[in-house]
Amino acid sequence: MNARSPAAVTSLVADTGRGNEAAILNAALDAFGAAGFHGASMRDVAKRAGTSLSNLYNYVPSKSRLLAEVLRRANDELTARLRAAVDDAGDDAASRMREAVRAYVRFIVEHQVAMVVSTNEVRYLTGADRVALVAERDATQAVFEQIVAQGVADGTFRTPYPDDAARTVLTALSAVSGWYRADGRLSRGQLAEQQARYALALLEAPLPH
Amino acid sequence: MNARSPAAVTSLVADTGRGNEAAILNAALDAFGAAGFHGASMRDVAKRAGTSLSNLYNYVPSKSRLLAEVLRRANDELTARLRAAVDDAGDDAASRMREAVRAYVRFIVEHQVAMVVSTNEVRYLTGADRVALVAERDATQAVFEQIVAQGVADGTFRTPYPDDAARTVLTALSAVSGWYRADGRLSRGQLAEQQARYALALLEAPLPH
DNA sequence: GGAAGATACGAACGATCGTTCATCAGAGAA
DNA sequence: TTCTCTGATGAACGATCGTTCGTATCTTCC
Repeated sequence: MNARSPAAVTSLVADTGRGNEAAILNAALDAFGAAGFHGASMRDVAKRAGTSLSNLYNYVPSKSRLLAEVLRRANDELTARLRAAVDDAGDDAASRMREAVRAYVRFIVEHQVAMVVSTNEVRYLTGADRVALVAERDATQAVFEQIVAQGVADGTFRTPYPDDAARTVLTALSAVSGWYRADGRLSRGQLAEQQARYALALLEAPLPH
Repeated sequence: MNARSPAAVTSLVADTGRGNEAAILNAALDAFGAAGFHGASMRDVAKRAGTSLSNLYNYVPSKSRLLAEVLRRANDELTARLRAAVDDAGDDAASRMREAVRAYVRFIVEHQVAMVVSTNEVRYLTGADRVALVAERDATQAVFEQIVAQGVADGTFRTPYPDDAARTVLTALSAVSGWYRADGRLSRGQLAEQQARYALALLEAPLPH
């Protein structure tokens, strides 16, 4: 398997040991990704999951809770990968940022639909589900914010606008899920390198020429 | 009016001289922006426009054509502003990029909802409407691509990844519509300066310290 | 064997959807 | 005045929506 072979694109939700639960959650991701939250019907989800409409309600109390559940799982997986990548990186801000970006790109490549849904359908969450996911998302963003803060403190990042830099890097990264294609011009590794360079450049870190 | 006063937020569609046409198109923008294309109903649009449901169909043949029409008008306005800004700028790539970013930010500030709808609902266009808008959007992107190409050619922009740079700058810019608030920390001018600096830094242009 | 719980299904509910229709008021040309 | 065109309306159509219900089939444990 060389750098251009497709990554192992697995389903976001592995078997949960409970009937059709994993199939239903993964089907919901696909359906919401293909048609959007309001554009996809519970009947669509059931069809993709290979089960009946009414059976969905043995696992999820409502359509909006179904969205909340898949978004929570996607963000959990992303955050776990980011933390692991940052922990495994060196101590300096630049290499931490580089590894965080690489982990983010890997997640997009392997779970593109999950990232598309996360990016586009969060706005349809309401009430407690929205509050909970916004909090989780803030925690994800905090990973990047801490790296930026570290780099700014030690002089590695010289951007005069550090306050919004982490968010800007994150939005550019999440947007990759909107245009990435497995057969695109860049390999996965090249894509990760590109995005890391964009991020470090935006932060005004020293870069090799 | 100082830099922190709210910009003149006018409706995207001025009076067209045809009955309730402008009110309907602007109402559609608001409705799609608030609930998304599939989440907003034609009854919502009619209510916002202050007219009856059936009257919408005297102006637009279908809901999807209504979306196409407002997206087209939004993109037309944005492209016109970008071209004018670039034409008024100096001849060097850096100042052209700076002015293009400033014009983009101004458009977001004055027509935030239009930008939100443009960013989030394009995917629901189908058939010829989709083809037409993608072509218009490519033309908009080409404005930035030409600036990047010029800067790379004359050595102003030293990014090793120029091919995707314009798109990355554009996605970061359009994402501003998702979080901009008129009462935010930065004034409009500061926001434009910030985004311009992010863009030039990402392109690895020389920056004042 | 039989009670209990988990998993599954088809049918149906009321609500809302996009769209169509018949009709009407008013303005302007003949 | 009469005809015509534009703009506007409420009622209704068939389709689809999210959700509920009654019931049937398994598995598990006593």
